[in-house]
Amino acid sequence: MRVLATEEYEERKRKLLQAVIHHYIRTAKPVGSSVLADEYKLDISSATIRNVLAELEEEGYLTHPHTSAGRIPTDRGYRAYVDSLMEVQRLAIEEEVRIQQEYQSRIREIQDLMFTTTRALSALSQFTGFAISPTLDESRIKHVELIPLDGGRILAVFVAESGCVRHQILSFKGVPSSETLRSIARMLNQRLAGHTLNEVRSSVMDSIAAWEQEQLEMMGWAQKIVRQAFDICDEDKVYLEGTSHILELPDFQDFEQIRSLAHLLDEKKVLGEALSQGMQTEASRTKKWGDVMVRIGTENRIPGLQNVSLVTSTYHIKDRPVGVLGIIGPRRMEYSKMIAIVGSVSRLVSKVLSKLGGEG
Amino acid sequence: MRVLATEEYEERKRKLLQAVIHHYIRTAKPVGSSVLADEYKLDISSATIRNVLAELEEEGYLTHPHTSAGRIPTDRGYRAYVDSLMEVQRLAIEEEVRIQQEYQSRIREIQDLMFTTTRALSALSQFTGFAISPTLDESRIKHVELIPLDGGRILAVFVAESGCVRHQILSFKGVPSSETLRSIARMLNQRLAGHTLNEVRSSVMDSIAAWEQEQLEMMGWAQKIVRQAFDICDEDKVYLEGTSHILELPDFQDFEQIRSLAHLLDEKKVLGEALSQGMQTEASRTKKWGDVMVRIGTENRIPGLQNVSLVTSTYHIKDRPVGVLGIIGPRRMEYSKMIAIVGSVSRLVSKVLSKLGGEG
DNA sequence: AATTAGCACTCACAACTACTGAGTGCTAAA
DNA sequence: TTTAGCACTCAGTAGTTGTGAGTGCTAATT
Repeated sequence: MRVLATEEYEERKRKLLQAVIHHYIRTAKPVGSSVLADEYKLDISSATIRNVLAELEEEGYLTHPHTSAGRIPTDRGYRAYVDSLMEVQRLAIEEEVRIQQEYQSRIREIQDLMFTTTRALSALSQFTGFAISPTLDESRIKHVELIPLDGGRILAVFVAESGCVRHQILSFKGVPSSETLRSIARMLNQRLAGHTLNEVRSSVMDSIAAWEQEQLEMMGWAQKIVRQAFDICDEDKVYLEGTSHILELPDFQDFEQIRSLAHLLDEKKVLGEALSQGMQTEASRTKKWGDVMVRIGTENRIPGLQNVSLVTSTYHIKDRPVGVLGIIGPRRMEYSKMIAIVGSVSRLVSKVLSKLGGEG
Repeated sequence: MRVLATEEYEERKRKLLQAVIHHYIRTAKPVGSSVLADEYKLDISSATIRNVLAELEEEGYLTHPHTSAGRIPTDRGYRAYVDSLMEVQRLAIEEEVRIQQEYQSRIREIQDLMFTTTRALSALSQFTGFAISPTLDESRIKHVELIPLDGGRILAVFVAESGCVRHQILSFKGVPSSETLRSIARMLNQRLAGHTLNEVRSSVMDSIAAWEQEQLEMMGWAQKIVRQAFDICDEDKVYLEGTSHILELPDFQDFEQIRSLAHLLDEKKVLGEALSQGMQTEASRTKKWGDVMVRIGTENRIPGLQNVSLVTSTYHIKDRPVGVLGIIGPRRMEYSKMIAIVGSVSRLVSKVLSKLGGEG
């Protein structure tokens, strides 16, 4: 029994844990003591290594799949690795350029951006990339346009200050004259511009009635229109790309694991909720790598995600956090690289989004 | 050796093929002669059945996985079954109602409709549902709206006669005055209304220059706007739902099969092309079940689809075919039920779409 | 001529056994 | 404190055998 833990000893232990994880990430096979002695020149024998490994296992950083197998990291091991053992990787310039290139193509719509982004994430990571489209609830309205269609329908177009556009068809029994409609539009522009969708939903709507009532009829319409147009909270749409990548991995040989994961990825709604959890709690996390956050295996509450790791990042429109993006991969991943990729993409998306909103 | 093929004999042979396929669809296990003798009261011995089965195998309708196994259908067998052996099933009323219910929720946008549709297809079939969004290229323009944004950008909104709306942000160096913009919009509405997007792209654009030139500046802008707005052919977007269902099936135990299929489903672009093939060739197919078309296993050219069957249908906007929807499932499926489901959904989608376009 | 009983034959699949080797934990020596 | 040495464990592989479902063929039967 060791009694005195010298600094040197602890240092070596860290090195060893790092070596095990590093090796396992590369090979996907349990790491034995002899391999460590051979490949990482630590100048200690495999026997000594075994002692240290046993200790690391006691402390919960490693496990055995079975008695006569090498060690593999536990979630706690990965966590230690990610938090302090891992060298933070800066993305190679060529890779940075490659990302930029993905965004060369026309991006005029949010959908294009989201699509390009998930594709990029998937391509760069070789795992599954995801992105949740921006919540517009906190976006300020810049412009409202009402276009009369036939059949008692009106097309409402909202332009947010962030540059996002949303259109929606409203339908009524009967329809105001196109003159009235223009007046309503003018009025709505005056009153709603600068307010967020949320504000409109919660408070502004009630106060419409209180606006000085130039024309009663018009007010009735305005109320109806606003009510219909704003009652839909835009469900955060989940973009996914590269789902099949996970089938290629030596992890996930177990059919049951794949099934539960595939199930979850199919249920976009649940998935969206699980993934956007990161956005709220994000502030409480370390900001070590920009806005990037890592959740490993069982650190996820959702059962289907307990066999994977998430590397996520919140992206912004003009410093306001609006959405989450990232990758879903096996626990055994090159965290430093993935963190770099996700961080880089996230910054880029924020930049593009802020630009999309106009120079203003 | 039989020399004389009596009508009665051929009839029995058909019945037998039908029985084999029917049984295999239910159990997913090779069907032996004794099971057939027992469960389908044909009043002939297993030995006789064996003779007939051997004959059916020679003719290419059945195979063995191995010597001592029962028979399973070949693609040709399934084809015969689908074409003439199968009883066409009418959907139970309750099921019909269930489909209708799926569409009760607000459907105001094409995306909503597509989403609901793939979900319905997947839920009803318990396989993977897909839909390709309508091609708007042949839709006639009903209305054009130009909304000035800041930063040299213009938001263009198109409303098609079919009721589909598309918006797009255009960006220029410098921007016309909002007065000019209004004039341009008025003019475009006059000139473009009633033309299809394709027409605008191919011919109308060239002739803009020839329009009587009230204001040269305006014409320059009009041309720029139309050019930017119409050069994007809207890539047919593929909606997929229920991908994970295929993992539950006893078919697709083979990892390699799943991987190739998953890969294909990931490549939305390729998949879209593969699936929309049905639309062109559809006219050449039998109209036996409305517009529903069945492609079994190797009848598909795309390698990744050669282990599955497609049941597809073209849907319409006011009698104009605009898109394809359907299901992807194992070859071993209840074709009659699937045909009924896909047909029913397709008709419903056509109806909703035509209504979405307005009463006009 | 068509059907059927009988039988030899085939072959996937499952269960069992034995072997191998990577890797461990422990002990005793350095 | 480190290391050499050694007994032990156990997943994975390969070889063995048995079993049974189902076939194809032949000869007897209707």
